Amino acid sequence: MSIVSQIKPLITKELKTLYQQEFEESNLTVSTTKPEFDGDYTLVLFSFVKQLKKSPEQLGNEIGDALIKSNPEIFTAYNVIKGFLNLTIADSYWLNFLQANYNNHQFGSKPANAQKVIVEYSSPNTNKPIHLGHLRNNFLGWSVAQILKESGYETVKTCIVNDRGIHICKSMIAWQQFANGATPQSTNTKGDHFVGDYYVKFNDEYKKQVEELIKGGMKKEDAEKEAPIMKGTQQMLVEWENGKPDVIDLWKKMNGWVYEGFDVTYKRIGSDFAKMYYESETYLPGKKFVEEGLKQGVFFKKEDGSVWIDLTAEGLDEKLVLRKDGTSVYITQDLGLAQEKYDDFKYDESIYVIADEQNYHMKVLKLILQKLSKPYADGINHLSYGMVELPSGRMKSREGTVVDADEMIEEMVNVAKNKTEELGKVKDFSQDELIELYDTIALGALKFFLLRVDPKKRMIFNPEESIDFHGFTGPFVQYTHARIKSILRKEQGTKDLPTGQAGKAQVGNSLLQLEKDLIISLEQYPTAIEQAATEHNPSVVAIYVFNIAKLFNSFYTEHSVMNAESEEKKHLRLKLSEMTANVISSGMKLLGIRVPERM
RNA sequence: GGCCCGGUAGUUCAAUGGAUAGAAUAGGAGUUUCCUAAACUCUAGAUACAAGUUCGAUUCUUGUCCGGGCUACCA
Repeated sequence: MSIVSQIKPLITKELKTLYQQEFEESNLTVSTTKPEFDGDYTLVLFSFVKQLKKSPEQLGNEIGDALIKSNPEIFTAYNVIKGFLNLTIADSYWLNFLQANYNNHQFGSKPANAQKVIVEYSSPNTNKPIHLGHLRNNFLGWSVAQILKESGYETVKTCIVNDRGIHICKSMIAWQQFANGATPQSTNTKGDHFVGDYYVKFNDEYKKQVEELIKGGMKKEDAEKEAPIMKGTQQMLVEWENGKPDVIDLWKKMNGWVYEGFDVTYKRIGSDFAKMYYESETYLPGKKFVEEGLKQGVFFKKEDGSVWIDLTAEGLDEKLVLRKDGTSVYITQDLGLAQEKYDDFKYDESIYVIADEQNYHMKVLKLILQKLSKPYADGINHLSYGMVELPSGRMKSREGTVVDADEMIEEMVNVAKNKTEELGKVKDFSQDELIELYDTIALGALKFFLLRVDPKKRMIFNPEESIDFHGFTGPFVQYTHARIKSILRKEQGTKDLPTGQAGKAQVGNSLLQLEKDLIISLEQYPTAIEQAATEHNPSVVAIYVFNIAKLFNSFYTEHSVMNAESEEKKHLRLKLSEMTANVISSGMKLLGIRVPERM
């Protein structure tokens, strides 16, 4: 149990005995004391002032006295400044904590809570190679699932592959017209890039044809409809839906190339899924919902045969759920998929990692399922994240203005390689070890960069400035870990810390400020995970892990571990170092980032 | 037009309604007989604007200005 959650009941208890009044623990504000004041944790007193009709100073003194008197093993001192009661926690408390947890690899993880949560993420489109925006999605989804798992949830990762539709036909028709039978093998191109190139080619050709038609005197809107390549694409979609064998074959062949390419990238970035769903298989079942909704009177049919839901009472619009020709739209498919996922996994909560441009869509999806009284409707949760933009604006696959994931990773690997060689600290590494190290650093930098920001905020990435390896970055944290490991390699095994009053003298008169800061910070790790889990926000972990690395580096510069003032101090610091390394390692793992032993 | 987000140092990001708004980078000045200088220390620099609620507002409310998204019988 965290120190804060131990302190709060003690305070409410004292308040009750002192003033005969009940206070909710949730109304107490207890936070770490600002560095410029004495103390470890601070209670804000203002909220009681009115209710108890006493001055903050008097209140602070009375509460402080009472706390120390009844809990001398926890509180050793206090001071009141303005409306703040600063409490000092006993060194022995911190030492006991360190002794109990320095080697605890489960620190921060919670026992199973019998809740199942399903995380749908990645969800690629089979004619677009993975770009930086998709990476944010992949890293977020993976990390949130991992954080929830650490918090005791059973987690299931899934993926819906957008493998059908008019856009897919675009790359198919471009391949037919321009490829002359070329394949990824014949051109030595990664499959997803190969297909993506034809998607871009389609758009180039389409633009050209439209311009020609306009030059020939046609209106723009008409030209866009009449361009031969577009008409061919629409024809192809009809043929696909009718199951025309050679279209289906081509579709399978090209999707196959894409999946081969995706597999390589997924493996590299560590994305994995318990189950893949394919839209080509889920786009029909949603129609059952339409009948069901009509029967329940949740949906209504217009004269032309199209089916709608009226959400104006909820402040939204009327929304189409089935076209007049009876074919399903995006939301119809999602209704079907939600049901299918529930049938498969019986989840308590279903998280969708989808960009914020779909906020409205997801709101509608949840609302419809609620109106249909689906048991899983309330558990639907949209993890909405902001787009990754370039300084010039949004990335567009169609226009080829994207930061390609594979290229980005390669670039980061090169930076890692150059820097490592320049520093020359691992000259004895084998080729395999070097490759693994470059990969660890490169992906660490990339993942940290994308995860350190609050998901819901959009972020701008400037390709001109490659991702830094200094400061608030993955490599900084990794470096700190390597540094600690280097110390730990020098000393095998540590002695137990002396506890109690007698032992306190042996460790030194008291903990030094940086030692204590580090322990306090380590103690907060489970709280950070908890916050990250409830908020579905990995940046909480990233920020935490960075702060503790930074703190350790200050400590490291200021105090020697191996040449400590005494044997006891040395072992105290070894434990402090070991626990810091463990917490860094497990925190980074929650972000999907490995930490090296040396770098 | 309507609806939904966002606006914090030059830049990229923090801050359960609480103390003098934190970091990182870029800028300036330093640190290596001693555990990894991918580090550390010091320095300078910001809440778009205006009201309101409050003992206290970056945080809550309203308005203005700016940016983005959605508002498809596309997905």
